[in-house]
Amino acid sequence: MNRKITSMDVAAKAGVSQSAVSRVFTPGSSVSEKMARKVRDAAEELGYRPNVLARSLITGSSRIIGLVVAYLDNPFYADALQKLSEALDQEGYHLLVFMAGNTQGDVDHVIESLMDYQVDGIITASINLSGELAERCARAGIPVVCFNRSVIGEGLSAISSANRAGGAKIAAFLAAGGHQRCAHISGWQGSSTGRERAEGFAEGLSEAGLEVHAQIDGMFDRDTAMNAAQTLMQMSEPPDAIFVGNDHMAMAVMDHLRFVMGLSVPNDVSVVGYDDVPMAAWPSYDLTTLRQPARRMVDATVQEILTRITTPDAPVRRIEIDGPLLVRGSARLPKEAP
Amino acid sequence: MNRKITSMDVAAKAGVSQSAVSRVFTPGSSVSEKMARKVRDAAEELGYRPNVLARSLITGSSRIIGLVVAYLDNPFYADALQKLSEALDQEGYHLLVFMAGNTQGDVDHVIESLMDYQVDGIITASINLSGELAERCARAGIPVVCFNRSVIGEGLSAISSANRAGGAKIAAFLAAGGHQRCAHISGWQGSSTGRERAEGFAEGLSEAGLEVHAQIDGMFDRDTAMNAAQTLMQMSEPPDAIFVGNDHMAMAVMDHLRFVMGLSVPNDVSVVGYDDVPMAAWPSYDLTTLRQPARRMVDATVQEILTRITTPDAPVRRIEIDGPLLVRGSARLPKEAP
DNA sequence: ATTCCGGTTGCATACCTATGCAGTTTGACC
DNA sequence: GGTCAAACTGCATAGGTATGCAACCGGAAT
Repeated sequence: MNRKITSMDVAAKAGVSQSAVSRVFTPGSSVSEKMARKVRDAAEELGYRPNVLARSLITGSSRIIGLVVAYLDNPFYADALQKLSEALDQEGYHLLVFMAGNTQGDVDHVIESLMDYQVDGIITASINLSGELAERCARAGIPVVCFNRSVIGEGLSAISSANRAGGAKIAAFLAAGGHQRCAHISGWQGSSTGRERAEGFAEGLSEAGLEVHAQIDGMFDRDTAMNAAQTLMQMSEPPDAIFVGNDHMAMAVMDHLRFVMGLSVPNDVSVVGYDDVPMAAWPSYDLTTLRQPARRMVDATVQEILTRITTPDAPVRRIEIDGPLLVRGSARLPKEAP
Repeated sequence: MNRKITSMDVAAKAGVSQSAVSRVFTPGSSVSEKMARKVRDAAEELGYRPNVLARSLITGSSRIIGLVVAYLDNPFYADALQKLSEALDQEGYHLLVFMAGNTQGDVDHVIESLMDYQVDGIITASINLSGELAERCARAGIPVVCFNRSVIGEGLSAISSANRAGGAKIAAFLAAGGHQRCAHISGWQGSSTGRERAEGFAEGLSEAGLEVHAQIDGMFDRDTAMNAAQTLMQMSEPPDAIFVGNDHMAMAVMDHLRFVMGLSVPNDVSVVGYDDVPMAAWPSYDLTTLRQPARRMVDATVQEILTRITTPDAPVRRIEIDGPLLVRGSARLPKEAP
C-alpha cells in the first residue's frame, strides 16, 4: 500500500547522504562506526531493506542461479534440488527454477527466458543442452554447470558420478554372484548417463568373460521399464539378473516381477539399480544399488559454479564422483570365499 | 565477455529511439508494423533480449514468485513444486525457491530475503507463518498464499484439501469395514493439516459409535511414525486399523509392520494413508488413501495468487478442495451389502 | 604550526528500461 | 486541398542503488 521505502528515505531520516546508506549495507565499504549506527537505526525504524533488483542493475550480479530440470518425480532430483538450494542459500545465492521437457526447442526456450533474468549462472539437471545454446551462454558470460550429465559441448562444466565405473562394479558383482545371463534395462540412451552406465556394464561383464544377455532402453520411465522386464522374462532364455539404469525404474521392475509376474526377487532373478534414492533402502524394496553421492555431487556443483562466477576464465572442469555399491537384498550374493 | 546488449544498441542499429525499442517489446504498446520489423531484425541480429530486472525496477513487477517449502523428500511437495512451476511458467511467472526448516526464526529470515528480491507474491507450502510476518507482507503489498495449510492470520489466502472431511471419510470407511479399534498416527499436531485430519477422523468415528483407540503424533517423519506403530502394536489391546496422517509415513508404517514386526497388512491390521502420492499406487504398497488432488490445488493456488497480484484488494480466500477415498488393498474392505 | 596521510563523506553519474507528454506523421473524409 | 482525429514516434525522466572522484576531517609526525 504505502510506497516502498528506499535508501533515500533512510538517508533523509538519518540526516546523511544516500551514498552513506548504500555503503552501510555494502559489506567492505568504508564507514565510521557512528555513521553505521545512525543509518542502521533509521533503517530499522523504517523497515528498510536494500532492493536486490536495483542493486543487480549496477553490480551486474543478481545472485540468482537458474536451475533447469526435466522432472521431479524421480526423487533423486527432488533431493538434489533441496540440497542445491540449501547450499546456495549459504552463499547468498538463490534458485530460479524452470521445468523443461526434454524436447530441444523447449530447452532452448527455457534458457532464453533464463537469461532475461540476468542469472549469474545456470545449473542444468538431467538436461541435454544444444551446442548452440551453450555457445550463447558462453558469449553472454554465463557459466553453465551440468548436473548428472557429461556433455560434449565446449565451455560447459559437468558434474556426474563415475557412471562407467559404476556400471562395471555392478557387472563384477553380478558375475561374482554366479549369474550367467545378465540383462540390462538401460537409462535413456539419448543421455550420457544412460549410455555410460550401459557401456561400463558391458565392459565389466566382458572382463568377467560374460556378455550382456539382452538390453532394452527403459527411457528412465517406469512403464517402459516394466514392459521391458516383461519382454526380458518371456525370452526363451530369460535373464537371471537385471541391471536397471536407475532406482526409479528398478523399483517398477521389482513390482512388476513380483506382483504381476509372480516371480521372486532375488530367487528367480536378481535386480540391481543405480542412484540409491532414499526409498531404495526401504524394506519393501531393499534394493542393491550403486550410490550416487548426492551431497558430494551438489557440493561440487556449487563450488564449480561459484568459481566460474567469480573467476570468469577459470578452467571448465568435468568432475566424476565415485560411489560405492550398496549390497542389499535384491540380488543374489557372491558365495563367501572359503 | 563482450558487454551486454541493451535497447540502446538496438536503437542505434535500427536507427530509431530507445523508446521505440522498448515499445516493440512491450505488448500492448502502439507501434507501426514497419517499426516493429526494423527493430525486431536489429534485435535478432544483435541477440538482444530485454533485461527483466531493469524492467522490474520501473514496472514494479518482477514476475517472480517466491516459494517457501520445508522439505522435498515428501514426494507430494516435489510433485506440487513441479506442477506449480509449470502452471506459473504458462503465465509468465517463475519460482524463486527457498527451503525453510520449521523453526520460526528460520522462516522469518527467509521471508525477509524473499522480499529483498521484490517478489510479486509468495507461496508457502507446508509452512507456518507468524502473524507478524504476514502483517509485514501485507503492508508491503505482497500477497501470500498458503499451500496445504490453513492459517489463522488475517490477509493470508489458503488452499488446502478438505482435511476434516477426509479424516471423516476414512473413519467411516474403517468403521464400515468392521474395525473395532481404530488408531491414528497423526501428522504433526503443530500444523493445521495434521490437526484437522485428526479431528475429522475422531468425529467420523464418533459418528459411527466408535472412538479413537489411540493416537500418537508422527510428526510427518518416517522414523517417528515407525516408532509409533511399534508402540501401538505392543498395547495390551493393539489396534486393528491405523490411519496414518500422510502417505509418506504410512508407507514407513507398512514397512515396519511387515518386515520388522512380521505382521500382515491388511490381515492383521489395516493401514490407510493420506495424499495419494504416486508411490501409494505401486503394488508393493497398494495403499488405501485419501487423494489430495494436487493438480486442482495447484491450479487454485496459481489462480488465487495471480488474482491477488493483479487486483490488490481482491478478497482473501480460503479454499478447500475435496478429494476421493481411493480404496486399494492395504485395508480390509466393508462387507458387500447383500 | 605545518605537512601529510588515512579514513570518511557527499556529489554526481551510471545501470537499463518504461512511460507521460508533446510533437509528428498518416490517412480518411469532406 | 484542407481539416481533424488517430496512430505513431522521440524526448526526457524515473525507478533504487553502487561507486569513482573530490572534498573534508582528524591526527600523527616533523
